Amino acid sequence: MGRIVETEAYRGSDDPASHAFRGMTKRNEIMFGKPGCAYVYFTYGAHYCLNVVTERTGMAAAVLIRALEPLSGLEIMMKNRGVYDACKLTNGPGKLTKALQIGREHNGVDLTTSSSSLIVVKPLEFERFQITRTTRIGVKVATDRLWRFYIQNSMYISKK
DNA sequence: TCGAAGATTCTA
DNA sequence: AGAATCTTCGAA
Repeated sequence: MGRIVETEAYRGSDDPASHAFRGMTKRNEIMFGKPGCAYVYFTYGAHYCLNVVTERTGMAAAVLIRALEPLSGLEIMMKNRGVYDACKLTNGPGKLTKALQIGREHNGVDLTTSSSSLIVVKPLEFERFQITRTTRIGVKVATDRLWRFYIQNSMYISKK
C-alpha cells in the first residue's frame, strides 16, 4: 500500500500528449470507458504504467500515477524491485508498478470496488500539504500545460 | 507488413 | 549522455 504523491493528467481530443488524441485504439480503449477503472499500458519494452480513468464513459481521460509514498508491505516491494531505499522504491511510474506487481492483468480493473485486486481509497488520516504543478515529464508536446501535480516537499516523488 | 517513437529506468 | 528493449500505431 502507498500514498499517491505525484500524478499527471492526460485527456483525449485536445491533448496531443495523450494516447487517446487520435481516437480509440485497442491499447487505449479503457481510457474511453468507465471512470474509476485502471488503464495499464506497457512501454519502452520494459515498464508498465498505471492510470486512473477519470471522465464519464465515452470521454477519454486518465491520470497517470507517477509516484507513491510506500506505507506498508515495504519488504515485498523491496524484494520485487531489488532496491532497499524506501525513497527510491516507488518514485516513478514504472517503479511503482513493479513494486506492487501491477501488470496487464490489471488493465480495466475497477479501482473503486473493495473486492478488486487493486483499489484506490481515501486516506485514513488527512494531513495538510501543498501541491506543486509543473510540465509533464517525458512529454515533448503541449508543454504549456502544467498537468503534473505533486506534494511539495515529499521525499517520494520522481523528480525535483 | 514495416519503421519509428515511446506518459521509462539504469548505468557510465 | 546513452543504451536497453518490444509493443503499438500509422503509413505504405
